[in-house]
Amino acid sequence: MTPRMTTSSYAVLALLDLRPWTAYELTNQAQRSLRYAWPKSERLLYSEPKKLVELGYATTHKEASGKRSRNVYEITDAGRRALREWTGSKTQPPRIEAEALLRLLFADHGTLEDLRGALDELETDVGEHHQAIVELMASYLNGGHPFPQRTHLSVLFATFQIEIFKTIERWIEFAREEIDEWPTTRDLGMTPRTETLTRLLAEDQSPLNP
Amino acid sequence: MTPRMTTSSYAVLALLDLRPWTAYELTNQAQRSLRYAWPKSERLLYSEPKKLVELGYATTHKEASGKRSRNVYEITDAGRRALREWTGSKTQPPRIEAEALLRLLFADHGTLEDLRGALDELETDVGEHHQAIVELMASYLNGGHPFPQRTHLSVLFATFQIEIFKTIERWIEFAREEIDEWPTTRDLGMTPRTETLTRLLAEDQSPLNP
DNA sequence: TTGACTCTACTGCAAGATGCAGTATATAGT
DNA sequence: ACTATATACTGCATCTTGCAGTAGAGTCAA
Repeated sequence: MTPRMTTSSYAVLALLDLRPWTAYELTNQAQRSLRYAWPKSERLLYSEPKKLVELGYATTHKEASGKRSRNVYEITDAGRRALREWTGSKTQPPRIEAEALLRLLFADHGTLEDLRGALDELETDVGEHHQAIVELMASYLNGGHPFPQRTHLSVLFATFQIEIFKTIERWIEFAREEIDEWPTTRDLGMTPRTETLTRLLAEDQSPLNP
Repeated sequence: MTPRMTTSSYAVLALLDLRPWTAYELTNQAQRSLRYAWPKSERLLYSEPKKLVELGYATTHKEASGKRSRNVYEITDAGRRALREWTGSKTQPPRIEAEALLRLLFADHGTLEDLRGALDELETDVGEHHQAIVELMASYLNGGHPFPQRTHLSVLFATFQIEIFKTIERWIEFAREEIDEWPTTRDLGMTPRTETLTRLLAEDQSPLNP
């Protein structure tokens, strides 16, 4: 059977439309640019270009780099046509995975310290990404964008990331202040404070910095 | 070989610690409560409890519901011990998957209308979740929480969701206004407006409602 | 110059996770 | 009586990840 195109296949195909890459370069590029919209493993990024070749959406040729050879992948016209069709199709719903939040939901199995630890880890993880994107923007100002004509897209996307990271960081601060008032993680239930929060949320209001 | 415990296994185990469930009930409950922290497929939620039984972390017994039988899963003491250990362990970094954002990153392969379409779909998807959580909070006020003693946890988590949804919705509005100024999706590069944005982001400032 | 790292450049394999089709009974509404 | 929906699952193909393993090339230092 011929393989089918997944969203990940289109992501790689879109990268190939920018320029030819080796699979190794694709993994690096995907780390930098796709990571926050469509995070995929290194292993997959090595497999996808092969699939694209099988489907006729890319070609591959060996290049010598010293004594070693490396496989360079290039998009074909059929690949470009496939890309254009993808652009108009339905998107999959977004999806957020955060084990730290799962820990919050079940924090009553552990201590307040466990919960604070989970929040700390979330803060560290988000903080790293946050810093990375701020630095990336600084590099764009010095002409550091690898595809200058695409800067408007990268920057609009970066706006999304910064907003999300700031929101998570503000929420972490808020959550810390809330749990500082908790005597324990268990069986607090609908405290007056929680009722206030619930009322705000039920009216779709933000309890943060009011 | 005995199966190993994944984060998903612990998520199910944590649900089993609340009360005994059938796999069918678990899928429903996971839809309502885990969806935004640890979204997992129905199929997996049917498999995990079996694995827990194999590991000795749960027991199962058949119950008659009319003429049919259903498998009810219950946590064991070993299961509760495993849960406690999990609570103190390291968390996995968070992960956001959004095909609509991928479309934005590669919007220069399509039309402005394609891009607007992707933003519309993102808005619809987020809007549904947003509304659902607001309604859930309203139901909590009427004593609708299935485990009242855990309300403080659910509500703090809901705060996170609402903040994220609001942020995404605000960003969508912002993005729409930005692209309304674009004559096309392609080759705009570092326009004066994009440079202003980049500068703000490089200083870690929010370009939204300044 | 030998050894220790790190970077480049992959592949194989087991296991985790998803989507979908299929099976079947129970119950509620028309 | 018919139909739709909810309950209660299983099998299978495919997608995806993590990890171990292989190996050449460049760098720096003892």
